[in-house]
Amino acid sequence: MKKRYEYARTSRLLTPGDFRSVFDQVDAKISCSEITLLAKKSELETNRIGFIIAKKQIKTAVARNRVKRHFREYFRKFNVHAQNEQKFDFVVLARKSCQDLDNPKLDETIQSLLKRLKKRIDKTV
RNA sequence: CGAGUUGGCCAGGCAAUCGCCGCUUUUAUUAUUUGUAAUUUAUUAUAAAUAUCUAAAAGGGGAGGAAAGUCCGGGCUCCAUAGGGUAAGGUGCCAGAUAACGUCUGGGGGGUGUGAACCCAUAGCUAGUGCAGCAGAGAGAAGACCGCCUAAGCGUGUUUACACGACGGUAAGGGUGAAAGGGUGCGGUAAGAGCGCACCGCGCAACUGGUAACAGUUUGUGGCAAGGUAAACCUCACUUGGAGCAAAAUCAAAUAGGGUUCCACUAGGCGUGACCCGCGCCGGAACCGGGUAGAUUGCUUGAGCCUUAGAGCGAUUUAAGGCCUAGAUGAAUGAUUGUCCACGACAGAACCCGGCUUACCGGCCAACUCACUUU
Repeated sequence: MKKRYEYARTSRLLTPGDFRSVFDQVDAKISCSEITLLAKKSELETNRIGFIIAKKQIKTAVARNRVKRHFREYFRKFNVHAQNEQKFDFVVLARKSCQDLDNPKLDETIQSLLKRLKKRIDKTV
């Protein structure tokens, strides 16, 4: 199982069309003061994730890169633990306060959001 | 050693594990071509070569001095373009460097600093037009508020004399102002005044030095001023076509309309009309062309970097040798742990260069200046 921690092209949302499909058919929308998470059930074999981090919200490119890279790292590990569960297309929208969090706190935030997502999905099923 | 000036360099290091994006090599897979063998004579097997995709392994590489702001200049691409003029914009001491510049270097002039050095949008207001608060009598061929001067003629005191006054003269003094139309001294005068003279300053011309800007213990000449502002219009000189890599090129599903060839063949459908004739509209296939989504190229070998030597005060340039140093595309260069110290600022490539400007924790090196101490 050497491929465990990969984060390849297939696990990203690539085209504007991919993003639009998530926005148009959201199955769950969960937000806190730092980020908003959109999720759509997917038939594919992997979770896919896309980021929308506006220049208006987070000013410098360095800060935007940091947030994006950290979430990507988190999902890389998350994919391993969620092998046999329902697959989703995710879109992460960052808010202004995102840049004030350090890396461990970003982890906590996204973790709590994913927990809430799971609860909500279970309810609807 | 302290304070400082200028120029250059660095931008946390090391190790382990996991991850991302190119590149190179190898292997596997797939396709095509060729050869050989077998037979079902167009299939199978096998070998070699080439190519692409995917997968794996190994090796090696992977943000900056500002990558930023997008303020200038250039390359590159497309569009426009006979030539000339006008408009509009830009630049503005001189010489040089450069692909080019609003950049850089050297020099002149002015200013700041004890100094090393630094700063200057530094052409023309003796072509024209305009602008200048308050104060002040007057602010641009100026001006009589106080002051100074004067009494020939005039007025008043009746008259000569004398006194006072109006007219008049005066820019030396006071006062106002950022600025009051050269300064000092002597002569001169009613008082004054470049009115005259000397010296200083200034303008013009000559001469000398310098490529030039410009300079001068030089000579002559002019009594000597219509001052400031041109990041005010303007004048003069030089200069500028437009848009940008989402440029542009190639491949190319779809869709609208088009062309050529072949097939079908006057049959059928629809409209007009009560109906017929008539008139109008409507075929199928292949190929070409077209170009949207998408993909690929453009995309990193370049006015490149390093070293040495030569030319030059220098910017820079010439020669030789060496090096290849990110190329992503919803967009890679990251995460965790350990460890060391100075405890890590500003900040992320997006076609590429040359600058400028702005942001910034600090560290190192060189040259120079000032002060102090010591010899």
